[in-house]
Amino acid sequence: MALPRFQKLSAERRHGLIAAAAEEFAEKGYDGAALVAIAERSGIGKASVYYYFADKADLCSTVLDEAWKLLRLEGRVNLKTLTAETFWSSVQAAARENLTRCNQEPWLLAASKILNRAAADPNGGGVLGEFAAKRRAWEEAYVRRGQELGAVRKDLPAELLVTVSLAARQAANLWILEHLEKNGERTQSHLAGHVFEIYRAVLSPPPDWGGPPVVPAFTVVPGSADRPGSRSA
Amino acid sequence: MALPRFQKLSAERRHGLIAAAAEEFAEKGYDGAALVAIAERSGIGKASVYYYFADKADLCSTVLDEAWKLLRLEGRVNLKTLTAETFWSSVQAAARENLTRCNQEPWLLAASKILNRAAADPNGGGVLGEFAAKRRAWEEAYVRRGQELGAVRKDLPAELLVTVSLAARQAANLWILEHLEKNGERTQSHLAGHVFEIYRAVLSPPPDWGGPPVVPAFTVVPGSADRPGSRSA
Amino acid sequence: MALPRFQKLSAERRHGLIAAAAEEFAEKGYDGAALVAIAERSGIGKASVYYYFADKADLCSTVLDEAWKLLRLEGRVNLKTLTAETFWSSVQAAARENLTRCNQEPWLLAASKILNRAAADPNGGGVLGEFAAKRRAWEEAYVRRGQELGAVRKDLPAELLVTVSLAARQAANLWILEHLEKNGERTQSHLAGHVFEIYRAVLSPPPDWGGPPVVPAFTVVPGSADRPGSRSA
Amino acid sequence: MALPRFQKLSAERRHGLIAAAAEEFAEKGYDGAALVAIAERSGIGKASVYYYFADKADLCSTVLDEAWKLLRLEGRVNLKTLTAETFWSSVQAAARENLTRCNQEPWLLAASKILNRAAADPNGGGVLGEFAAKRRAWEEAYVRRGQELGAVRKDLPAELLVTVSLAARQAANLWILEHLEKNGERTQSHLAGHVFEIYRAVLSPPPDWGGPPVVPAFTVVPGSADRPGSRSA
DNA sequence: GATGAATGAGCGTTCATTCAT
DNA sequence: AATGAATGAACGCTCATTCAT
Repeated sequence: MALPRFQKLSAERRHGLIAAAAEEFAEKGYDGAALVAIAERSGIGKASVYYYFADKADLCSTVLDEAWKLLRLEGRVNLKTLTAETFWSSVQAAARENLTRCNQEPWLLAASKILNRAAADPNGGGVLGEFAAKRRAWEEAYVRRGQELGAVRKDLPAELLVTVSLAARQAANLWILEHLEKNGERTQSHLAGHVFEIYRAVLSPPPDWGGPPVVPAFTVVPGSADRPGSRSA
Repeated sequence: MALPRFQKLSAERRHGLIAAAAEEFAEKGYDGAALVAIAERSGIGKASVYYYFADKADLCSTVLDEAWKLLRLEGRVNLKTLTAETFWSSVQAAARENLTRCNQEPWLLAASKILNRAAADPNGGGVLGEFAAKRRAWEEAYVRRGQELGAVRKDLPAELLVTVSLAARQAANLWILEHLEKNGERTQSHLAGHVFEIYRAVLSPPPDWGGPPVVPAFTVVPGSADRPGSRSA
Repeated sequence: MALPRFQKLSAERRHGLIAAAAEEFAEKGYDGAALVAIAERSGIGKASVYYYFADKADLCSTVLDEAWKLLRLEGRVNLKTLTAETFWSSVQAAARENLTRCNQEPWLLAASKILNRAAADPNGGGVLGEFAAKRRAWEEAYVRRGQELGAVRKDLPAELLVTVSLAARQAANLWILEHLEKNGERTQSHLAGHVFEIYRAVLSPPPDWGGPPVVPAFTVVPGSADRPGSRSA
Repeated sequence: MALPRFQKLSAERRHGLIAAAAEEFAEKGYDGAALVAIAERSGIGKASVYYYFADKADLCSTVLDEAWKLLRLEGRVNLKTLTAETFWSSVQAAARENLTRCNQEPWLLAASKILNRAAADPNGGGVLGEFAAKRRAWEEAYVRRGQELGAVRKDLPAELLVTVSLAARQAANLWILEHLEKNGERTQSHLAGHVFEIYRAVLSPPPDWGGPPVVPAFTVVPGSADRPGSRSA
C-alpha cells in the first residue's frame, strides 16, 4: 500500500528501502524484524520509514506487493489454454524465468523467501496471510488445472499437493540460488532443470511402484520400534 | 541441555513443563513464545524456569532434545542391513510409527511441529538450527544409502535431494499433523500413507516422462513471457 | 482496577506510587503525564509500573478510585433525610471534611484536582470520563435535592448549576488549600467558611436584585462597544 | 507574537491559519493538538507554519492574542466612570457582546474555549499561563472596582473572589458556548442572561441567610462522618 | 517565499532475565 | 528448592522541529 509519497522517492532510495526491508523480513521473520534495523540498512532515519509507510505491516505488505508484481504468473501463463503437452513446459519456463529474476535482484529472492515461507504454512493471518493466500491460490489453480489435464496425480488431496509442492519448490529454489552464485550460465540451465525435475516428481501421477498398495495393508505395532522387513513395500 | 537439577524434579512436573513449553513454542514460534505463558501453562513460577534452565534457548533446546530422543530413527533403522526391498517399507514404517507417537502424546505432536518448522524458521538460528542440522544429517545418510541400493534417484545431486526431501516431508508432516487432531484412526492410516507417497515420489528414480530430456534443450528467452507450446515436455 | 499483586505491595511503596501518579497526572494532565516520570518520582523502574498495573489508564483509574473512596459523599450524606434546614450545614460539613483530608494528604489534593478538572468538562471520555461522570452525578443529585427542598435556585438549568458549582468549588478549594499551608488551625476554619459561602452564593435562590429582569430587556447594539449606563441594572 | 512576515501574508491565508489553529487547539487541547493537523486544516504545508511562527507555542500564543484583542474589555469598559448603578449592566453588556462575537466567528468561539480552559489546563504553563494571567489581572481590577462601588461583596478576600469568579465564569461560558452552536438567537439571549446571573450571584454581597454566621461556630469532629442537623445554617 | 523531506527525542508497552528471600 | 518482585533493553510509533531546495 505505502503512502503516496513513496512513489515520489528517487528510484534508488525507493529500491534501497524495499530491499532492506525484504532482507530484514526474510532473515528475521515478520515479528523478529526490527524497523530500526531496516532503517539502518537502508541508511535512513527510523522515523523516515513512517514518512513513507503507515506502519510495519504496511511496509511489509508493500515489499510483498512489489515482489508479487514481478513474480506472479497471472498474465504470463494462461491456465485455460494449457494442454497436457504444454503443461509441464509452461511450468518449467515460468519457474525458470522467476529463478532468473530472483538471481538478478537479491531483494526479490528475499521477498520470495518470505512469500514461500508464508504460503507453506496455510494458517497464520496478519500481513503475510493475505499474500500467502494469493500465492497458495495460484498454486492451487495450477495444480487443479494439471489434474484436469491428467498431468498431475489425483490420488492425493489437492490441498496436500499444494502445500508440498510449494515447500519443495521453495527448498529447491533456495538451494539452487545458493549454488548459482558461484556457477556460470551453462550450469544455471542444468540447475534450473533440476528444480523442474523435482517439481514434476512431486506432482506427476506416480508410476506403478510394484507391490501392494501402501495404505490399506499398513499396520502398526504400538510400542515396538520398527522392524525393517516386517511389511513389504 | 537443562541444568542438572531438572532431572531431580518429579516426573510429573518435569513432563508438565516440557509439554507446556512444547505447546507454546509450537503455537507461537520460538520468538513469539512468552516464557511467562509457559510458566503459567505448567503452573510453576516464571523464575523457576530459570532454576531449571539456563535461558529460553536452553528450554527450547531441551524440549526438542526430548522429542528427538523419541522420534529419531538412529537405532531403529539399521542403514547397513537395509536392502532394495526393505528400503521403502522401512521408511514407511518409521514415519508411521512416529506419527502414531505424536498422535498419542500431544506435546510430542507440538514438538514435532517445531522440529518440522525449524528449517523454515529464520529466527531459531541458534537453537532450532542445531536440530535442523541433526535431522539433515540423518536424512543425508538415508538418501545416500537409498542411492547405493538403487532405491533413490541418482540423476540429481544428493545434497539437493536431501534439501527437498526434508522440505517436502516437513510440509507433508505439518499438513498431516494439523489434520490428525480432528480425525479418527482409520483416516490416520490414510494420511500416513499420503505422506509416504510424497516422500517416495520425491526420491524415487523418475519414470521415463517421454519427450526430450529437460535440461539440455532448455532455453530461456529473457524478457519474453513464456509461450506455451514453444517447447514440448 | 490494578493487578491483584498491587495489594500485596508494602503500604509505603503502594502509597508512594499512587502519590507519584496522582501528582504527575495533576500537574501534566492525563496525556501529558509520562509513565517514566511517575516511575522516577516513586523511585521504581518504569517496567515495574507494569508489574502492578495493566497500563497507563489502569494506573490513573486506580489513583482516582483510591481518591474517590476517600472523598465521595455517598454514605456520609443521606440525601433523602436532608431538610431545608440541614441542607446547607450538611454541605458545609462534608466539604469541610474533604478539605481537611486533602490538606492532610497531598496526593489526595492532587487526585482531587484531576477529578474536579475532569468533572468540570462534561465531555471527554477515556479514563477520566468514568470518574468525571460519577463526580458529576453526585453533584447533580445534590443540586436536584437542594432544588426540591427549596434551598437551591430553580431559575437556572440544573446542568448549568452543576457545572458552575463544580468549577467554583474546585477553584475555591484549590485557593484555600494553597493558603492553608501557611496558616494555623484558627484561620483554617475561617477559610473553610469562605468556601462554603461561595458555594451557597452560587446555588442559593437569588435575592431580588431590584431593577428589571435581566434577560427579556436585554438588547445588544452590534458593533458598538458597550456604553455604560445605556441600560440600567 | 508570530514572525513579522506573518503580517505580509494575505488576509485570507492569515485568517485560515489562525482559525485552523484555534479549532485544533480547542478540540484537542494544547498538547493534544498536532501541528500537522493545523497545517492540513488550513491547506498549507506543515513547514510553512514554521516560516511564520517560531514554534507551536508561538502559534498558540498568536491565536490567543488575536482573540484577546477582540474579547478583552480594556477600552470598552471604563472602570473609572463606572457607578454602582452601571456596574452590573456594564458587565452584562460586555459579556453579551463577547458572546455575540463568538457566535459570529467560529474560530473566536474556539479561541474563547481555549482561553476559558487555560486556567484549568495544567500543561499550558508557558503559553496559556500568560493569557490566564492577563485575564486574571483584568478580573481583579473589575472585582476591586466593584468592591469600591459597593456592588461586590467585601466579606471575602478579593483574591478568592477573583479566582472563583473566573472559574465560575469560565465554566458557565464553556457550558454556554457548547450550547450556543445548536440554538437560535432567541435562546442565545436566555443563555447569556444565565451566565450573567451566575456571575452576579458569585460576586454580589450575600443576602442575610438567616441563622448564625457560618464561620465562627464551625466545628469538625475528626473521624466522624457529618451528622446532618448537628449545626444549623 | 514556501515546502517536501527527514529526523531526534520521547512515549507506552513487552519480555527475557536477575535477585533477594 | 522455589519464586515474587523488579528491571534494562528494545520495539512500534508519534510529532515538533529542521533543512535543502
